[in-house]
Amino acid sequence: MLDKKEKRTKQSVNREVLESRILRAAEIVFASKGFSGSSMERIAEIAKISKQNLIYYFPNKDLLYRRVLKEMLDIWIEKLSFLEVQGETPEVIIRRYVSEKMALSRLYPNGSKVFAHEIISGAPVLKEYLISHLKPQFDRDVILVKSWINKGLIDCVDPEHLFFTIWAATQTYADFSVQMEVLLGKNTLEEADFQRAEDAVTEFVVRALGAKKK
Amino acid sequence: MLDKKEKRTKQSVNREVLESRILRAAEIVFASKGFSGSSMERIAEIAKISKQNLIYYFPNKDLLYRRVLKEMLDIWIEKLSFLEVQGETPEVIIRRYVSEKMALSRLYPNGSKVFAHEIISGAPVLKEYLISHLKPQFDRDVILVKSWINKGLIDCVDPEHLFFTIWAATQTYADFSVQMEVLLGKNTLEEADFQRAEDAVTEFVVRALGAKKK
DNA sequence: AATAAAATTTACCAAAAGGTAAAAATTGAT
DNA sequence: ATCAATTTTTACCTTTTGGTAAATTTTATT
Repeated sequence: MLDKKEKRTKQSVNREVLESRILRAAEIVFASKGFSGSSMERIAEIAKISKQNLIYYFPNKDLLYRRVLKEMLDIWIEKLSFLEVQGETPEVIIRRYVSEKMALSRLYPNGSKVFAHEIISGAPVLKEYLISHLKPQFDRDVILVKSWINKGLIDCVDPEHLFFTIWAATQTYADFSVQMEVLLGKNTLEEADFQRAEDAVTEFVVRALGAKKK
Repeated sequence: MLDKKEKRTKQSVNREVLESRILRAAEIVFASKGFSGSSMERIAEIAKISKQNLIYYFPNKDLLYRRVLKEMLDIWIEKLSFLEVQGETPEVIIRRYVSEKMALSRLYPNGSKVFAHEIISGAPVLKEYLISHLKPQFDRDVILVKSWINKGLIDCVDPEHLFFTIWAATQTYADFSVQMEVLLGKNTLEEADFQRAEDAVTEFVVRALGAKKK
């Protein structure tokens, strides 16, 4: 095998398909029960393979769990760099940030719930990651917001807690969706609900920053 | 036994003490692992009794879980009626509401986490409760906020999503405390952190409503 | 067609978990 | 002191669970 990229035989394609089916199944189960409450048997059932076959692809539960978390974090990291595009106003950057965070709740509710279970449980697996990856990025973003304040571009707000509030307000549409469905009297949150939610949250944040109304 | 209230013998007092010790232990374990992930053995261990003795007091795990949830909900219901005191402005009411919700996160982080696990897991136990108790109260509160808008007391905001954001922004200080500790570089959230958080969240909400700054 | 590699199934297993049943110990009331 | 009620411990039991090991079947390569 001299090729870097492996040959895409029928077998290897099937493998990929099956692996991602397993990961989706695992995501569903972990989202519903957290790590300790989930069983390999149940994951296999949802992936429509035998437990032993599941173990063939992911030799243990821990590994599978970490893969599910990693998949989600990779997406978040990619979509959630709070990068400053030249010439953009804070308001534009913040609006995009809220919008993208909300899109993640809408598109990856299960991954989001897995993450939530993990953090609520004390982040036994992710703590190191939070320290090594999230904190540095957070510190940079806080500094950026502070610079906006110093330049008078936005009102004086608490930068750390601004982020906490944005995260909470957007993530809640994935994690607590059942509660909202009940309160809004719907079976599932639809596209329109997410749009209203995004508008509402965006407006709250923009007002908090003292930017003018849209 | 003609007396309605039972005699407070040494035994009955001990029983109460032990029961509440068990409930606190259960809260800790359920908060950390959710229902399915928690074991009676572990709860007994933390309550410092044997598993069999735990089962003597709470004959099964389901019952114990429901008791823990009920305890938390009773507190919430009591503290979180969004009642309109005569002559109070919306701003005062909202400030108190945020303040009390934040106090619950500070004072009952474990109960809050148990609730979060339950909702994220699809509210298998609490769904009925949400429908029968929370929704009616929510509907009333939404109507109240709408009336404020109609009277021009606050700006035009989305009442439903206003509540969702307030809940999320306050609850996150209980549920995601580990993440914040990492990001703020602290071992635990202290009184001062909660005070800052409360000020920040309150300010966000008050601004969103278009009330004047404090 | 034959052989190697990959995928799936079958057969088990030890530990953990939720409980039941009953014996033993402790406490309360007379 | 005695007897009943309560509490705690001891002994088990069944089901679930994560995982090993090996046999079997399917697929790819020559």
